[in-house]
Amino acid sequence: MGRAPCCDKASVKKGPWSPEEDAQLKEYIEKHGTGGNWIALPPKAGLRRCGKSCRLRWLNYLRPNIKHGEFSQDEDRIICSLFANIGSRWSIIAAQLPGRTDNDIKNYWNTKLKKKLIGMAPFPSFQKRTHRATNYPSVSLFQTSKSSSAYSSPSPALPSTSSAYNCSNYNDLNTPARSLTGYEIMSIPSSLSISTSASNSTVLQAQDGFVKDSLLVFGAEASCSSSDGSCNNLISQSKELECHEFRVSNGELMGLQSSLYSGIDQNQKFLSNVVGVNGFTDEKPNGVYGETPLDYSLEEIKQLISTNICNNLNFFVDENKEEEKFLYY
DNA sequence: AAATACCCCAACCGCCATGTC
DNA sequence: CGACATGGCGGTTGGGGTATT
Repeated sequence: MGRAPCCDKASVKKGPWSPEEDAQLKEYIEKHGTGGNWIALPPKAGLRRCGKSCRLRWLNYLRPNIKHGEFSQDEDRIICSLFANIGSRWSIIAAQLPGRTDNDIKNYWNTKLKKKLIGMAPFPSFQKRTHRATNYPSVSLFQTSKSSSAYSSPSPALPSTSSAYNCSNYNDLNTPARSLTGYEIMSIPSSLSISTSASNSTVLQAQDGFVKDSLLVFGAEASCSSSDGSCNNLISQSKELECHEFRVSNGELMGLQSSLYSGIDQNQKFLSNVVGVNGFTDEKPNGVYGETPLDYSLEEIKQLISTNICNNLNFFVDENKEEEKFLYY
């Protein structure tokens, strides 16, 4: 026996909301508030709608300061950054984009942004593959999924690592090491250096002159969506941080895969915190990340990371599809 | 001009978390 | 402590609009 429905489905109206219904709901909530009980609201407001439907309509469309229309590059960047770190937690992502709703962001991601990213992906690892890629630096862009077959049953080609810090000597650039957290760790030979290009893209540069943009950049400007402008101070800190994302281990430069670090915005702080959770915190100056732009405390973020870090991404490759087996080669 | 394919997005569905009794 | 009600969320659907054939 299933759960009791939240309302009498036979007597409630479904489908698109009419302007009259919108006005009715808006007027009622503006006068009386929601009363903390959506189920009880429709009859009080004179609506033949399910309470959940009213809630959704209010949250996604009627409440004040809802922003519709084109997403900015900043917003794109924030969405991608957060998706890369916490996956499809649309409500959390929406909380970082004032005026945007989770539904909006979800739709935008599913219909446009994902395709946009696929189109601009610089590496085979970022795109769906139909063949085994060779001769690319292992800078595939996003986290891996612990639930994926490749992770749960590591290929013999993949070195087993117990942490981000003891994996070294992986000269095979096609073989990313992996931390237990689900981050991919990339091993970068000491012949390569890392710098930030004029366009804020992090660049791998080899002594022999080989230069490869390693990271995807969402917009070239270090712009800021902060309303109070406080993020301006973060620019230098963020650039400094980029250096902290790499460390030398056994003569090799080890880097935490940080495809989205090229973006410099409030969200950058979030990402920094995320990485800090994984062990880099001790190298960061105290207090730099004391303020999180999120409504979540650091502890809550840690919780989020620990519970979700392994459950996201591979968003271009369905876990059950054939292509995924190539993802880490 | 008609038929078909494709895209977008508002809305729904159902599961899970949380609060209350 | 368990049952129930409700809120919140992410996944999915379906209808309308647009593009293509």
